[in-house]
Amino acid sequence: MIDDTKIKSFLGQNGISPLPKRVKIMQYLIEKHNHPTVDMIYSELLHEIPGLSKTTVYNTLKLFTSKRVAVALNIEDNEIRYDADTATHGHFKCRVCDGVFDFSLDRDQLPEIPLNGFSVDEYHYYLKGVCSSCREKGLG
Amino acid sequence: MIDDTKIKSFLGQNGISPLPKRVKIMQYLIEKHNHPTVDMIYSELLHEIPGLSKTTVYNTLKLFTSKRVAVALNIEDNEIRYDADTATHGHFKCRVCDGVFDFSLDRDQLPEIPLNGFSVDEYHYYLKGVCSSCREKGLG
DNA sequence: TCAAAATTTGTAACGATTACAAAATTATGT
DNA sequence: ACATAATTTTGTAATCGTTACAAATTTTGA
Ligand SMILES: [Mn+2]
Ligand SMILES: [Mn+2]
Ligand SMILES: [Zn+2]
Ligand SMILES: [Zn+2]
Repeated sequence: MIDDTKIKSFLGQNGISPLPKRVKIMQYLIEKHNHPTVDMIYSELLHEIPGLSKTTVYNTLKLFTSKRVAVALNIEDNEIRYDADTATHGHFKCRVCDGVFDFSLDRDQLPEIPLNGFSVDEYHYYLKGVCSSCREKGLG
Repeated sequence: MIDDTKIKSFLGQNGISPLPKRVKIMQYLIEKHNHPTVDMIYSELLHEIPGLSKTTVYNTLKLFTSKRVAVALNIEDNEIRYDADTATHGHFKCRVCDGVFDFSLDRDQLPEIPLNGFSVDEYHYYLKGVCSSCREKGLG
């Protein structure tokens, strides 16, 4: 369980007024760090925040990504997943259980772009396959 | 301009009956290699193939990706782009002109996943930023 | 040539996201 | 604390890309 106060000041420092629902959503992203979709956030927080609107979740995530306190992952075509870890790291999506796993990765492990004059502000590296747990079960 | 016959035999070799519209769509992907969306393919080929249905473009691309003669790119959340180059290579998406650029990349330049027991079957590496041409124009 | 199989088409359905205006909440100045 | 202005949230409708589906067309191959 993370301290509310930490999240509030973190949001404030990033130009986001730390309204209660925003704090809860950021807290959810940080604590679960499960790369949730909007629907996952909405349906799970609905218990904790009765009357929460899905539009608010959309608005908040749009705000978070524009302020760079969260990153949108486009691994699959039919869903956007969100991550409060904005440092460069790799992702693995299991095509059996649909889980998204993090793995550590330094920026300098990734190849530089061999094109002159291009400025890069986002690096995305993700893999698809079958995770160890699903393989042990004989799936995939 | 690529020879029809080459494309027909290529499709045939990959278990795809080389029907005229499929040949045209594959030819479009190969010749333009512009990572088009379904809409781009549809609206541009409509001139050449009157009466073409967008559903056919969807069906054909689904077939192509399932037979692994094309790859779907999920760089942006609201559009799928298609690539007839199925070899491992990197992509750069310019957030000013929306262009998608290729860059070469060997599989062994990409970091291995530091997780035990995971089996990987797809590698995706893409960057976002501003391309040289847009930077020269002072944009971004 | 002819019937069976596969493909294409057009339309409707679907699901995720966005637009928008009214209601509620929060911030500001007194 | 109060009034007021600004911001945020809500609920619904609209939008957009994609998929489902059945009828029409084309292809296959005996
Ligand atoms: Mn992550
Ligand atoms: Mn490419
Ligand atoms: Zn798994
Ligand atoms: Zn550009």
